[in-house]
Amino acid sequence: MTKADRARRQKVTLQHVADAAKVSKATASLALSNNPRISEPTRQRVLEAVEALGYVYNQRAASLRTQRSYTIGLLIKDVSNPFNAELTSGAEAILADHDYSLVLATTGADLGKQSRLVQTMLERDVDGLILAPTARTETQSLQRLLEYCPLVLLNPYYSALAADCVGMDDEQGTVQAVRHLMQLGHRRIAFVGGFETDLTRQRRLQSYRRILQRHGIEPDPALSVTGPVTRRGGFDAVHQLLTMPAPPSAAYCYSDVIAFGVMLGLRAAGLEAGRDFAVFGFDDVPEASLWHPSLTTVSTDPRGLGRAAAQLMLRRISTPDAPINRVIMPSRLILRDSTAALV
Amino acid sequence: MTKADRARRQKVTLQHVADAAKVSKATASLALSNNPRISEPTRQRVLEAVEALGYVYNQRAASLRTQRSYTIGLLIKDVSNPFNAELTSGAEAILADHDYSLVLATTGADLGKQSRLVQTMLERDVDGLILAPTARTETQSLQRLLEYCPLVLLNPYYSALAADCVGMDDEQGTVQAVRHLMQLGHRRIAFVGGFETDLTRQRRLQSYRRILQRHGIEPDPALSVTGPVTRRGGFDAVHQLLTMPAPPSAAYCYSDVIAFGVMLGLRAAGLEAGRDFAVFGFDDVPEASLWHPSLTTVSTDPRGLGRAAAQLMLRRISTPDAPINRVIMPSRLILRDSTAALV
DNA sequence: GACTGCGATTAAACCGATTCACCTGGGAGG
DNA sequence: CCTCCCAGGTGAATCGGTTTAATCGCAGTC
Repeated sequence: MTKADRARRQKVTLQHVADAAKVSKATASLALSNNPRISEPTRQRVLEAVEALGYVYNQRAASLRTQRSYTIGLLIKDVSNPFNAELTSGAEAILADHDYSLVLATTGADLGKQSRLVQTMLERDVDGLILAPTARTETQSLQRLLEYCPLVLLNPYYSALAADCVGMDDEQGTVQAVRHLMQLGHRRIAFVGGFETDLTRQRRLQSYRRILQRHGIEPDPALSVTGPVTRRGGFDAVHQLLTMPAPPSAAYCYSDVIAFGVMLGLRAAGLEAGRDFAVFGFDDVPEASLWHPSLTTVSTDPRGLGRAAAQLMLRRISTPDAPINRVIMPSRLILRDSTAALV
Repeated sequence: MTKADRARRQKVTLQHVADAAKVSKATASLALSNNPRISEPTRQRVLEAVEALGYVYNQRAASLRTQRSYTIGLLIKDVSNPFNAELTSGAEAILADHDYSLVLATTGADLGKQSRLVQTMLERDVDGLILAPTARTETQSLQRLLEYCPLVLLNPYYSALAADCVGMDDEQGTVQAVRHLMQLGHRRIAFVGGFETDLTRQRRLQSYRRILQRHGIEPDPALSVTGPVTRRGGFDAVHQLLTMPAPPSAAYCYSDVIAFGVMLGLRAAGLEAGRDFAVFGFDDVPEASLWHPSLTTVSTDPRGLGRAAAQLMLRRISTPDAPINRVIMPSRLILRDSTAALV
């Protein structure tokens, strides 16, 4: 019987290894975990048997007993978005370094799908869940989840919850960005993109209003326009803004993707970002530097965010009773050509 | 004792549910799987107990018995690359539709890390593995892997292997691209980027040479330059090409990312892609249309590739003895501005 | 020679489900 | 009235490991 046949018909188990090494299953198990109670010659015999039979350890069976699956779930909206791809990459790297596997699932911003996937993750018995809650996720449902497994939120706005979280400093980034636009002389600054239900957007919008007021500018509600977080969303918003009686001269966008749409919309209207109009993005996705003109934006280090989330999770698992940790990553401005325009 | 306490101390198991519903564990199990042997009133009692106790099904324990984990591993080089992010997204969507979870791991093009991660995946007892083999992966090691679990390769060049695979039509794409450049009048066409060990690159390089020869042009070895698949790689290659005695007038690049670097390198040398030099990419990543000038490229539908891989895997699992399936996705040219230049 | 101490090994319980084979009570059929 | 059958349930084995408590063999002590 070849290895192939055996694999197909019947997996090699620890019992087979034990038999081959002429020891008990218990000894084989201890030998493989380098337990000092097992003598060196015996351990060698076991290792030889493993090699000879092509045994593969079954983590799943082990975890039934040890109650540890060495698996972390990551639930985000969508991996194909570069921000999330970077975040995923950062988290995966840290987890892999600590011998954890990453189970990835995407909600597509669908609340129902999110709760179904959370359920699946719990059934898969993940050791922890890193979650970017979709809009309208209730604090209460997260509270319940928290009772079932360690949780790290990719969103710092559920402050009522005793959960670890990581997020970026929306407030600081927004203040810096809007202030920069005002220093360039802009007075009518639009806030573009995202939907009202989005907590992150609410936070940024609030900061945007506050900093305008602090500089004696009363925010014009007509200048904050909502829309999907896509290029199309930005494109359409620009159209709406430019047909106003008193159009803005600058736009602070909810994300880089929207900013790209805004720049395309400007071009369609015969205007050029950085020359006729100032455009500010958020995220600093890799394309931001490649656009023409290159996009001024708030940098948020998504990879660092993913890494931080993974680290928080590992800490929570190793020290369940550690105090709650809320990590706010500083954001910084990346000044490029799209805001070259003075008024 | 609240649910929280119970979860923290001791998980609710099927046995608890059975006790609460005053039935046996066997009955509870059958009730939850909607087995018709169980009467409706009894099933209701079980469901109520589940609700009351906050029971979560343990897929891990179940899979020990059923020998099915409903988990598929995906092993790629790097998720943050937009091509792979799209691919991952496509695969995840299909798998989630069929109640499979995706375990993601990235090799970073490191052969040693790849084999360690493959081992981990086997230990996690995945039902199947979707693998993008890194350069220098030996047929033999894949052959061995094939004996342990269903495998779908994201690479069509291990034809000696009886494994399902998906890939894009490099040959067709290359022929079309190079032919297009020749039709524009280019005679000295460089082949830029990637390393010799990369099988995909070898294939494209071969096709590139053949199509040139078929049109009476002897390929100049000095015009095919290797380098990392990064912008930097393209940037440096251009420098090398332009300082040749007889520089090329066009470049067919191994990937879009390299093409971006080439365009940056041209600009640094005072040349503009599409005006002074023709640049052809491969992949059609989202940024390709955003560059200035926009990038002519070979489109390969990475999301479709991921979907196809997932579908192949599901088929293989449901029908282990089905004939081997090799899916080659057609590629098509996306003509944009970077090849506007005539000679 | 009996007893103690100790290092090496092992039997058996356990984790949380699934599933097979068997059991039971009551209605149909003869 | 006795069988037989069947719907509805259940006991116990099982999956592949880990872990605890017990056992074994042997050298050293008195």
